Amino acid sequence: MRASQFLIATLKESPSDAVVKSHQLMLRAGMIRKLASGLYTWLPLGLRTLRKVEAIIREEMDEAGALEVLMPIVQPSELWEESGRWFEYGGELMRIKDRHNRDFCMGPTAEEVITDLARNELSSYKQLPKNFYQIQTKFRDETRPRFGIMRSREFLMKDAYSFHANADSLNDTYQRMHKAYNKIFTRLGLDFRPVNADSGSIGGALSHEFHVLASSGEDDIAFSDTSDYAANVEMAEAIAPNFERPAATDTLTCVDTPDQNSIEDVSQFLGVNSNQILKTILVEGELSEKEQKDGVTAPLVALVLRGDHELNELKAEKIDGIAAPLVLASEERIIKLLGCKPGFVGPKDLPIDVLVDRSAAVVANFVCGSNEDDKHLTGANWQRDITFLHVEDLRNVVEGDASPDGEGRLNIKRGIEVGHIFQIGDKYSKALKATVLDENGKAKVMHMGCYGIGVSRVVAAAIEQNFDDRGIIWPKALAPFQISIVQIDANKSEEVIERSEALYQALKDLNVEVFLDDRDKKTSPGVKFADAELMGFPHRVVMSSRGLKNGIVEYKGREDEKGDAVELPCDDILSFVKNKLDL
RNA sequence: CGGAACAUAGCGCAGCCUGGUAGCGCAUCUGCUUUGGGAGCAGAGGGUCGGGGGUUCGAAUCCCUCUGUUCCGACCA
Repeated sequence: MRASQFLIATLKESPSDAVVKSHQLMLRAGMIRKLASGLYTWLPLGLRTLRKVEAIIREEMDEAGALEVLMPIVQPSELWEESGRWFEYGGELMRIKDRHNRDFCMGPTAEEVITDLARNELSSYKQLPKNFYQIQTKFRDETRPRFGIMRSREFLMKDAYSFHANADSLNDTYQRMHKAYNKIFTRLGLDFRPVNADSGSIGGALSHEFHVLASSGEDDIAFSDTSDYAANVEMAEAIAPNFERPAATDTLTCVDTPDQNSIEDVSQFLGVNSNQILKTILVEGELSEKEQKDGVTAPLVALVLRGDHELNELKAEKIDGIAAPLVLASEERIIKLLGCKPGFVGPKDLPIDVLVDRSAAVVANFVCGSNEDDKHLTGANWQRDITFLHVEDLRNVVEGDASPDGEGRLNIKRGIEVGHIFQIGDKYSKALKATVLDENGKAKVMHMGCYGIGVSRVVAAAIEQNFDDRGIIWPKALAPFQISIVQIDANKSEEVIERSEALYQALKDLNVEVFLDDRDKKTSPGVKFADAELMGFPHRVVMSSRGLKNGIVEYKGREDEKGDAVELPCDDILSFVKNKLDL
């Protein structure tokens, strides 16, 4: 490609509404332009990268035995009513009407359509398993689109759906997809983790999210430093400490702590580390449907955690006897029950159920609330001073916790979800009556698996992991062009033109994606260098009259430092570059 | 959906408080000069100051309203 014929849409300054690096750089490099909130046009440069992601995904899906299809973006409401999601899905489902006033939606996903296809086309167990995929635009009317292409309303997604005669077959394909995803993200050059996304409880359908590690991610991922365990922070189990509670040595004392009603306050006021302070959080208990109808007031339940730990609401909700969704007790109820403000609640002699976090249960000689305003207890000890019955996992894991699989310690990093695979079982096939005949000629509902990759999001995620102050540094697999040839002094040196054109042609003949910066003399060398670096081409060759006079051309890799360019005899450049490109 | 902010040339911004000629940098166009890190000089074009309404002799500026955009949170995965 010649720069003179391409659309170079680079920006010196980044638009003020872009806050994350990938968004800024995609705008600055001229990859995308915003049309409206959450809607973007892909410019020629950006589209080249998007197509590369697609191509890699397509190759690996084909390799893994999946069959490509292409389903409509616009889907009839009938199918969604059949699955029940026309009513369940909520505002994210963009509903539209045609000229006959019939209801349709812009597909946010395609379970309904593919299941409809499967029930019509598949009739025998002998045809199974089958795995269909498509790479198609999806539309989700996000409440808050943000970060450019990272969370947009219209986006490109690879979605695959597999159909099976039994759970074993589903499991096989699931494992196969898991492997294919690992291969895809490895080929894309990304630092990623497959994250266990199942509930951990019995009966939870198997599911993994694939996260690219990047500080701008929206999810916290906990992963072991020695094993391949990884989970969402909310999902990761905080295992019980492997030591016994130290002996009680201090005397239980009630001390004045006027107005010290947060852990931080108390910690400073008493000079005690927050991990020696226990906090007590009161939440509402669970009611049966009948009790709710009868207007019964829910009992309160006390949750006790170490001061430096955070309550995990998901874990709390799952415990029998605790309301889901979690409801914190109001200040009035606490005052009514205990006669003190929330900041001074403690576990001693509570008239309600007390659940103690695993880590809090092994603290000795701790500080806690006294259930009396402006007073705390110090030197408190379990069983000697305060009894409890239940120990539960109530907290979020923190960096350095033991990995739940027993190997290594947990690291916590932000992740961008780029892929998600899950076994959905018969939810859609049952609702849509997608059956095949089994060996006995009996209709059986098919089992289903579902596998997604955010294709456009992958592009943004790749940039989040690969940039410097000069711009994007593309992994080779994603670079829109592999190499740029920069002409300098072309207007006064025939040799610059001849040499650069010759190299350009030679590389093109080798099917190398080469970018020749042949912009005229109004474009200064600095501009050409800056653009090539911003757009992130992995390799750069500079041809100038100055260098050619001495028979020299210059090569520099995008990852190299500014001063690291190497000078080469100009006759050697082709073989040098071929070597760099692994040709 | 709750909270907050912003909207002035293609992009980045000033002007608004204290009402009175719409400005700066980059980009664009023309001419000359220049060519190894976002060139110089000279000139030019480009704005119903987001829309509507109000106050006023007079509104980018003050008030009301609508729309759009962004940020934080909730939701989603």
